[in-house]
Parts: sequence; structure tokens; C-alpha cells
Amino acid sequence: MAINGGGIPESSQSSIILPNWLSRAAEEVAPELLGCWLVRQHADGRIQRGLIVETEAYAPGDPACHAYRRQTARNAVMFGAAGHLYVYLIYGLYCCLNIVTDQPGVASAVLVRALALAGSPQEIVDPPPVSGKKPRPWIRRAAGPGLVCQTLQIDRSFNGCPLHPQPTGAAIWLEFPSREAASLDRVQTTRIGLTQGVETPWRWYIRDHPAVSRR
DNA sequence: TCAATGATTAGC
DNA sequence: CTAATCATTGAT
Repeated sequence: MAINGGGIPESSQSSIILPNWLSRAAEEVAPELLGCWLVRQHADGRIQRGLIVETEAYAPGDPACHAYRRQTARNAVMFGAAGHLYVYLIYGLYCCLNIVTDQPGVASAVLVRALALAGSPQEIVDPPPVSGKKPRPWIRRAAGPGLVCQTLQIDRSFNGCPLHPQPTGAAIWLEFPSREAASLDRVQTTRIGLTQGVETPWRWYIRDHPAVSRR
């Protein structure tokens, strides 16, 4: 779908994902987010759309979840209502974007691990590459949780932001796929980069999709 | 107050 | 395989 003059996609009225749809267990929402669109509107009106191709779930009782031990300043958003962003800094270098799920008080979220960006670098105006670093192939531009935030220019200032469109200005929201995503070939497997909860199979990705971080 | 560490990435 | 790089965390 193309960007319209006003900045909001034409299908926004019918395809926006609402908090109620996200108010379920993270491991139930995570596979269903595959094939959905993550839409990033910048302050200047420019819009980026990424097809979600890889997700992971984090939930109560899960030792890998940031909220496993107790509520802290960092993980507080995960304890709140569904439909908000949980963004944190990892390794002092990258940010990771999560969609808060389930009922208030149930600390859980879905990590968006990879996107397939719509359009092209020419249309989107990809942020200039850092000096000394090779530009990635466009299809691999957001193939990893750190790259998702880098590409969409999402930092920790977005932590706690609600997911919904705005007529103008900066905003992030989710849309259901225009065509039914039921036919997607989903793969369920264990999560990546953990030292705890390594056996829990809460990672999902679209089989053979070139934008998936690892296979 | 302090040392350990992490839902990562790029480069060799 | 390793360096980079720092906010958060649980332990003194």
C-alpha cells in the first residue's frame, strides 16, 4: 500500500490492531503478529512499513523475561496494559522493541526480531550508514532486533508509548495484513541469545523468509 | 557503592 | 570467535 498525502494509510480505519487484540498471552499473540505490519511515522511525515517476519514471547514464570524477578524501573511497562511499547538498551549498544501484551499486572511482551521493509531505500530514505560500515542488503536491513530499532529510528524515548496512529508527528502502530496471513508457513522454535529459558520454544518466524535474523 | 552482565552486531 | 559499550541489577 502506498503512502497517502495525509500521512495515514488509507486502510487505517479497518486494519489497525487495537489493544484488546493484544490483551492475550504473549505466546498466543507472538505467532499471530507474523505477517502484520509495523508502521513507523516520523515527525516529518515520512512513513516506514515493515512486515513482521520474526517474533519471540516473554511472559511470567519465564526466567528469560526481564520481569521474572520483580518489577523495576526498566521493566515497569511490561506490567502495564497491552498495546504499549517496551524498548530497552541491550549490550549498551542497541535497542530492542517489544509489544506489551496480556492484562495489566501480567508482565509480558513480544519482541519484534525482524522486519521485511516495504519499498526501497530510495523511497524510504534510509538513514545514512555509519562511516566505516558496509550497508546491508535492503532485505536484511531489519533482520535482527537491534537492526529493527536502528532502521526505524526507535530509541528508549519510545519506551511506554501507546501503539496508535496520529494524523501528524511521530507515531508507531500495527496493522493486520491486507491479505489473510493464515496461509503463512510459521516455524516455532527456541529463542535466540539467552542463557535462561533456552528450552522454551517461544520464537516464531516465517519459513524461508529472507529477512529472518537466523535460521 | 560496585562488579557482572546482557532478548546484539559487525568484523576478522 | 571477539570487541564494542553502558544501563540495569543484585549483591556488598
